[in-house]
Amino acid sequence: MGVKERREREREQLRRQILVAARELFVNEGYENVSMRKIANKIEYSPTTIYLYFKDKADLLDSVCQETLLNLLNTLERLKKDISDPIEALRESGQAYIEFGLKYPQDYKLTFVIRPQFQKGLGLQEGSVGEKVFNYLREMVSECIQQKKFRQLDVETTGQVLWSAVHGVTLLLIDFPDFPWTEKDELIDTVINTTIEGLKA
Amino acid sequence: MGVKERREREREQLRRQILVAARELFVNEGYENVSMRKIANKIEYSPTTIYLYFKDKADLLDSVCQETLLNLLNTLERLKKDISDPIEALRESGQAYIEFGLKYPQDYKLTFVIRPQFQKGLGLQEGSVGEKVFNYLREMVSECIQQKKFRQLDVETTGQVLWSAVHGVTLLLIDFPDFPWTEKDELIDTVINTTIEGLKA
DNA sequence: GATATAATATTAACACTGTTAAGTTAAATC
DNA sequence: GATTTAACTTAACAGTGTTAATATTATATC
Repeated sequence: MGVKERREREREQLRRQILVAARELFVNEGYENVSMRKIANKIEYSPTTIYLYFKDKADLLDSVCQETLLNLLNTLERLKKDISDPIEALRESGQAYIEFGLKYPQDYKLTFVIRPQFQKGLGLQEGSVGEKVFNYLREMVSECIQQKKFRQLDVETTGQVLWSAVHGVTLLLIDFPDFPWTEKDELIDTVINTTIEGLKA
Repeated sequence: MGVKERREREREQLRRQILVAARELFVNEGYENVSMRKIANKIEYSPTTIYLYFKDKADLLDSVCQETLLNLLNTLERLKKDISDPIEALRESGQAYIEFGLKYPQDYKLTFVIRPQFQKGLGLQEGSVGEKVFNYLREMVSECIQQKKFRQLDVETTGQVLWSAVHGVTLLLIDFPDFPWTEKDELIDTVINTTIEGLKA
């Protein structure tokens, strides 16, 4: 009676196929410039088939972004954090976060800038991947504060300050590639160091 | 022989009318959801008239953003900066920058996030308003470094670190209004203080 | 094996979109 | 008053997201 299972599997396969095609097009041509028909052409199905798997274009974007968040989470969790030096761990995580954003700039923008415009309902609600990413940050920050490496600020506030810094520099580097930035790696280093130093004082 | 002048004036008037209508619609409904026809309806002209004043929709967006940058510049320059305490001046400018972004969130996003997607050519080239805004920041930072209030870092790098911080927190607050942020003003204060402290150390 | 049933995919259509080319109107110059 | 010039509009093109109705398939039942 493996028929239902096989069907389920095939369904999932096509769903993935759509997602892969959509991501590739979104990333290469920009969300606005990608039509449902283009995606459909790429996977050799009729446009309306997509609607059997995703509610609408925004839902498709949402799913692509969920995957991106999962990739980000995996990238961060792959770092072996050394609890004995939580500040160093935080520094490396910050680096990895920014690197991720610059490695997949379009994915990053889709997730953290474009999607919020379409999906007002955020994507950081309980149990979501987005929340897990932020929890990851929370834990590291918490360790820094507990070990008195940081000023005795609220964990939430401290985390949000760090997020602001890395998010800011990531987006600026993505959005204004022609700006006369300081050498990229130096700028990233300085942003992270400055913020960490500021949180110690 | 004031005919030419009057015509010129009328032309400029309609141009402004278009800009005002476009900004209002962009801000209230989002760039993507505003059609040329909607703008045309608002000013009671045919859609194609707009093309006599602006090259295309992206150009219209560009002009709206130029105005926004001018508003930002004026807001910043209205602050009477006290050179004798450059750090305090910097702090106030940072506050004003973020406040501006939160007061006109859609304008801010249009200028610093949406436009770069359409106008690859930046908007910070020589003599531009965008450059003037950044020069404003440069001057204040330069003063802080010269008076040895800041670590002896490159002026450019220091400025870019500050911009990253304020840009980051502004966008996060705009894009994720449902996130459990620390009380807004406290967060803003902490971001600015942390960055400034980090630049001292 | 024929038939009913469900799942899946497609066609055709609607009301939009940005933009261009051609046509119209009104004003200023001669 | 005729002609040039500027301003504006109409009509059209190729494309958009999305829905409803239709067709096609593959499975389950008899």
